[in-house]
Formats: sequence, C-alpha cells, structure tokens
Amino acid sequence: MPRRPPSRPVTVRDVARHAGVSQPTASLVLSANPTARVADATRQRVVDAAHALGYRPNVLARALVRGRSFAIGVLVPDLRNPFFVDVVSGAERVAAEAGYAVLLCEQGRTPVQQHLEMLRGRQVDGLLIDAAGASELHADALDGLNVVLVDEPVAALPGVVTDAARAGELVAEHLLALGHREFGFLGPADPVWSARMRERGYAAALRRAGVELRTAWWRRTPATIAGGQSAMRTLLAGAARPTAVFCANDLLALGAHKACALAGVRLPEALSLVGCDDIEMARLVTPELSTVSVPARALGARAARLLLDELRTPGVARRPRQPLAVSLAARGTSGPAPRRAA
Amino acid sequence: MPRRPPSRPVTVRDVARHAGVSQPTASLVLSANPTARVADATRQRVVDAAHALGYRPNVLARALVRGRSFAIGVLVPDLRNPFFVDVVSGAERVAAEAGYAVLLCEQGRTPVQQHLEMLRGRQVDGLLIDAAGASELHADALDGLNVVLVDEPVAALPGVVTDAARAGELVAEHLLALGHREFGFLGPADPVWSARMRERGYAAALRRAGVELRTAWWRRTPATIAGGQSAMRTLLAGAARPTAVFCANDLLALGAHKACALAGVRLPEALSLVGCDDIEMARLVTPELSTVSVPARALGARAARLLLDELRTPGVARRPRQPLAVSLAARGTSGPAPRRAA
DNA sequence: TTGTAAGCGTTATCAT
DNA sequence: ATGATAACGCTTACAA
Repeated sequence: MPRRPPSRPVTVRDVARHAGVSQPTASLVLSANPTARVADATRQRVVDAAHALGYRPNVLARALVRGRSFAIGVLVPDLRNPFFVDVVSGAERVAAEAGYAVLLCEQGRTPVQQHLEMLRGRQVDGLLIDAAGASELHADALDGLNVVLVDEPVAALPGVVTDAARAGELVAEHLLALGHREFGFLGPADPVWSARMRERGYAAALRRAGVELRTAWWRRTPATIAGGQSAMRTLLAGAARPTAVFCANDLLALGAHKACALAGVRLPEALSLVGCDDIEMARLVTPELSTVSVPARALGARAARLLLDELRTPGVARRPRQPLAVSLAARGTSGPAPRRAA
Repeated sequence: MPRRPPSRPVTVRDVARHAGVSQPTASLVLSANPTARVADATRQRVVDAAHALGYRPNVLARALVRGRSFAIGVLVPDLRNPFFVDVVSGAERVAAEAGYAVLLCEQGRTPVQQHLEMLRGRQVDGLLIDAAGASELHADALDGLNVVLVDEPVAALPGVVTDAARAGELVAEHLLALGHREFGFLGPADPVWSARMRERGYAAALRRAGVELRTAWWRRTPATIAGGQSAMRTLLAGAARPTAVFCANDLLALGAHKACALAGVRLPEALSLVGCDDIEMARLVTPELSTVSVPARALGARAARLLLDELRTPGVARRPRQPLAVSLAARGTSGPAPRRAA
C-alpha cells in the first residue's frame, strides 16, 4: 500500500534505500536506459521497491540533467476559431501518446516574441507555431529552437501546410461551373499565409477564366464571425453586388451567412457563398455552408509528428512534404448564378 | 548585441563572470528576491551583464530547487465543445499573465488517472479539472495536488461552479410562461455535474408547476452535435411529442435544431427548443437558438485565479464562493405553445 | 554587502 | 554488475 505521509514525494534515493542498492543503480533501472546492464535480481528488487513506494520520477530533474524537457509548445492565434482548436487537439494527442506535454499558448494580444521567451525559459524541446506571424519575427527569435511551422511556410524552416491555393482554386472552379461571373472575396485583415494563398488560388483561377475582379467586392476584415458579418453587410449595402462570394475561412463565411439571413438575401438563390475549413458548424446553419474541407486535426497531428521525428533524428524535418489535400464540400449555399438583374 | 554561439545557452554563471561577481550574487539579483540586499552598483552591473548576454533563466532549474514549477495543468473532457475551449482560454490568459504555463490535457479516451500521473510527474503547482469525472477518482489520486474543480463540486475540494440548477429553472420558467405543458429533455449520457444540475433545476421547476414528466421524452445521448441530432430524431419519430425540449448544452441543442430542420419541424411554431451555454454558434443558426448564457471564459479565468491565489496563500480556496450567475437568452427557437393537435 | 558551500532529483562517467 | 562522484542551473542558508 502506498500509504505514506504525502508531504515529501518519493525519490530515487528512497527507492534505492528501500531496495538496498545504491542510488545510481536504482536510477539506472528506473530510467529504462538501454545500456543498463544490471543483474536481474537487483533490477527486480528496485522495480518492486519503486512500485511499493509509489515512485514517480521527477520529470523536471530529469529534464535538467538530460537537457530534454519532453515538452513542446503549441502557439495558435485564437482559440475562438475551431480550426485552430482542432490543430491543437490533434497535436496534443500525438504529443501525449509520445510522452510529451503540451504547453498551450494562445496568442491573443500578446506579442509572439513574448510567448517564445516564455517557452524558451521553460526549455521546451520544440514548438509548433500556427499562423501566428512567425515570418515577421526578428531573425534570431527562433534561434536554436526546434520549430515546425503550421500553414505558414518559411524558407529553411520545417513546416506542414495544407494545399491552400488549391482550396481557392476549387472554389473558383465550382462557382464558375455554376455560371457565376461576378465574384467577391472576404479575407482576414492580418497577413495570414493560408488565407492569402486561398485568395491567390481563387483570384488566379478566376483570372484564367477571363473574369475581371472588382476591388470593391474584395474586402478584408477581422477573421471572426462578427468580422464576416459586418463585411458582408457592407458588401450587400453597395450599389452593385457580386453573385458569389468566397470567404477565406468558415468563421468569416458563417458571419456572412448570418448577414445574408438578416438582410433577407436568400442563399443560394440570390447569392452563392463558400467558406473554407469545413468546421463542424458549417453543417449546422441552414442552408448548410458550402466550403472546402481542410483536415485540421490531421494537420496538427502531422505537425506534432514531424516535430517529434525531428527531435529524435535531427534533420528529417527538412525533407519537404506534400501539402495536405483539401476537397470541395459543395452544400447548400452555392448554386447557379442568378439571371442578371442589373 | 546578443551575438553568441547559439550552442550553449547563457547561465547565471556566465552573467556572474561577465559582471565580475560571484554566481550566487548574480542569482540574488536576477531572481528578484525581495530579501536581496545587494549594492546598487553591483546590481546594475549584473543587470547590464544579463541584458548584454541575453540571459534567460532556466525555469526548470529554478523549479527544481524551489519546489515550484510555475506551471499548472488544465484538464478538460473534449475540445470539440466550445464551452470547454472558452474555459481553457480564460484560464490560459490568467495563468500567462501571472507567469504560469499551462499544460493542456484533453481527456479523450485516456483515463483521467493517467493525465494526473503525467502532470504530477511534471511537478505542476496545481491543476484545473473541468467536468472530467474527478468525483469518481480513487481517493488519493488527487492527494497532495492543488486542484480546483470546475463545474464539478466535491466536498472539501476547492472549486468554482456556475448556477447550473438555476439555468434549468430559468428555462422551465420561460417555457411555462409561454404556455407549454409537455416537456422533453436531452442530456449527456455521462454523469456530468452541470448537466445533471441543469436537468434537476428544470425538472424541479416543472414539477412545482404541476407538470407531469414523461420518461419517453427524457433522453440521454453522447454530448455532441451528432448525439443531439440523433436523439431528437428519435424523439420526433415517437407517436406523441413534447411541445418544448430543453437540451443540457448547446451542442446537443444545435444537433436537435438540425434534426428539426431535416424533419421539417418548424421552430418555434411546432416545437420550442432551448439550449444551455450560449456558445457563439447559438446565434448563427436560423432561427437563433434560445439558450442560457453561461460565462465560460469567466469560469475558466476565475478557476485559474482561485488556483493561483491558493498557491500564494494556502487555504483561501476553501472559502466557498458564489456560483457564477447565468441568464436566459430567449431567442428564436422558443415561442408560445402550439394549440393541442392531438 | 558579498562569497562559500550545500542541495534540489536526476542522469552519466567513471573506477571498482 | 555496482557504487562513488560529478554535473545540470539554480536558490538559499550561512559565513566572511
């Protein structure tokens, strides 16, 4: 029975004493070191003692001496976006299974720099940075840090990405096939790589089809539901309006969806609306949001896996990897272009 | 210029050497110890040296000697529920501002016990457990751990709660005032305190009003959108159906909302539906979900604050606190009871 | 006011 | 195969 005064935690010393061996021997057994050549009888005594006393290794002490903390940081811009939550969740699972702890950092209004300092101080073995503006950092802010960038490629830094340009392209193709010729776009005000690439893929595909883009229908707004809602309201208030609008993420699209509902603009009859991410909410609204499925959890999981691989064998993360595939999820908010009214 | 070989990180020793003082003196200055009586000139030299070298204290080493890691664990059942995400987010902010790191644990299918072992090994100073079944733990699983329970009161353990029973009561009053007499309920299959209390408050208020509850309309299902959807589908398929349904959380309610849309049951004309939590999505669906506002971020923030207070001055967390107030957000899915058809 | 010495719990490098 | 001994980076008595 592990019935002991809970005051002082059990250390290797206690185990060693209890097993009648020296402290380092106990350590050798308990740290599961492969080079540990210790007599089976001794090993058993130590293991038993550890079990009997309820020994639990102090990860901090281990980290200090080994120079590895077995913890990683995960930095995301905003947990209000389920996409990032899924990235975190996917990463957490992989990390946990490998015995790594996850130090969660939500960027919020705190500068990235500051989060990095904190993580550095805590000796994280590496970190995941998701769309938090890593490209704008001071050169040696990431110096000596094992980092995997998520959806934010920077030359010479390992990262995982989704096929963001393809996402925009898919939307353009879908809408063009439905006969649309007047296109709008809603994107985040901040320079987020994935959003920019989605925009670029969309715009490029449209231009290839000979569509002329109107800047009045191209809007930037905070990447939130409220932002999407107000941007769409403004768009609808304009003299002319597009027949199809692509939103760089589902949060924006859902806000836009709402704005349409409030303005009495019927989807998809009066306007086609397509988002990107395919968060769970996308299927809750009526009509269901047409969007592009982006595997957020898989993205986070892959990023974590890449980071852990890199920690195990430095250099492997450099090998470029295929972007994660995306796919169109055509649902209820995209339909044939209306006959020209104006 | 912090231009040094990035190989070996700067330690107090380096700073001390650079400043021409002994290592402990440097430590005394840098650890901002209030008892540090050190000459201003010396202090300045140390501070300058630290700055010049880009010194960053090793939090792990500090933790080891001080017996405080300045890290807390946060354990939540499921990040797919935005309510828990908000709790995490609120807690993270408070923790970060106080210089504490957050070790995130998503329960998932891993037993709580295992998460606790991990956090214990990492010497967290305390932890927040949100509705993860802490009440069912082995007696000394939390032994010696500073824990604050969130929405899951256990005798003699500090915690913060919302006024869950009141939430159910508010819904009952609201629906009764609208003339309803036939009530249904959808709750999670797992024994979650807040859900049970919401249910209880609802049921009690209904009984007080002389309403007879029908067990066929009282259903348990996984606490997800899918769960809510299928439970509502089943409910609607029954011979008789209630005129009003309360869902123990918004995820369930949104699933139910969806099921109604698919079944052609008009809200609120044919059925009144009320959720609980007031997650952001609640206002996105059409008609907007009537629900009860529960301050999730504030809950997480308060929990973190309580935990940090407790760490600073042990014992304060024992003082019982008022539950966080909830308020009805009557929106579009609740309306007058339909005239009896059957 | 400052330097010396000890120690936090662990792992790692040696002799033995 | 095992046991001293040192080290990781830091804090904290205590002595000078």
